[in-house]
Amino acid sequence: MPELPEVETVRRGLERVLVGRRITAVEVGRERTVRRTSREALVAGLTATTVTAARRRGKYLLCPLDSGDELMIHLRMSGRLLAAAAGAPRPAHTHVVLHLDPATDSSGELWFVDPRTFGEMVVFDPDRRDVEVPELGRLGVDPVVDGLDRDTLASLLAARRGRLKAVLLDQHVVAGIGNIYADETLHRARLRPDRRADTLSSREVGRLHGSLLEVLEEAIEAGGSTLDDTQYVDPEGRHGWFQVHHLVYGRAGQRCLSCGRADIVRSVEAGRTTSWCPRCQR
DNA sequence: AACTGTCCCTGCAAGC
DNA sequence: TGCTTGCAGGGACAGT
Repeated sequence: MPELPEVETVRRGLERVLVGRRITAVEVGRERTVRRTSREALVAGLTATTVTAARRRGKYLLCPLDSGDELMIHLRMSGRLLAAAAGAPRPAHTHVVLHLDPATDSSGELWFVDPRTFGEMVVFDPDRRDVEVPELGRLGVDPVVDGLDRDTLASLLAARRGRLKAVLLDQHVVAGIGNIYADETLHRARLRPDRRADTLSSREVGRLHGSLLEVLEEAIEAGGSTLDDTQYVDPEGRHGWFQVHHLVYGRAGQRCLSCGRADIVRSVEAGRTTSWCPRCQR
């Protein structure tokens, strides 16, 4: 599940394999991937343009083009971007293929592969962003791109009456956190996922702030988390290894690695499976 | 504001 | 063994 650290790793990969390259042709297999506009709009918007940068905001990848338009890519659950040699055999569920120039030995194509088809690609005019990709304007603070200081986090939490995990997952508050990093952050901060956000002491806010930045930083450093089922890899095919540092995610029923004296429990918060230690987290 | 449920889709695992 | 069913998950959205 690509979350902020995985998307950031993909962004860095795109700087190596896509930025500065000219898109000579575009193939769209599945129309669903370009559902926000159309196959024709993506092909017309990308063909004969050069990608000038690779940016990220939350889980959104944003690539400005020399045409003045911008390419937005969201990987959602199972999307992957893979650099490949021109003409290489494509894996199942390859929905979009960008042909790049100059073609290199290792990459003449960039594939968008997405088994569950929740991901999407769209080319939009930045001047019409609020109409064409309105959710970008509603995204909350990105802890890495914008920075997030402790006082800002404190006021965001104070304004919320919902439960802590739901607040962390809300992309309008803090952008980029998904299920894995919400659970790992809350564990490190020793806070229950169902704590009301506006009841944290300033010491607890400090722990949450430190844990959040630490988890994201370490996960980016590790190239993200590659789980058994999703097989997330970066554009150059490398998997992440932050999963070996997971303390609670996916460990329900197993002994807590922090206290060694309680088992990780599973609950549901904000409609998402949640794993946490009832002894460490309060 | 905040909660729940629904939808989209596929792969995998569990149950029959 | 082979089928069916259930579940997971990001995020928008509708309904309460």
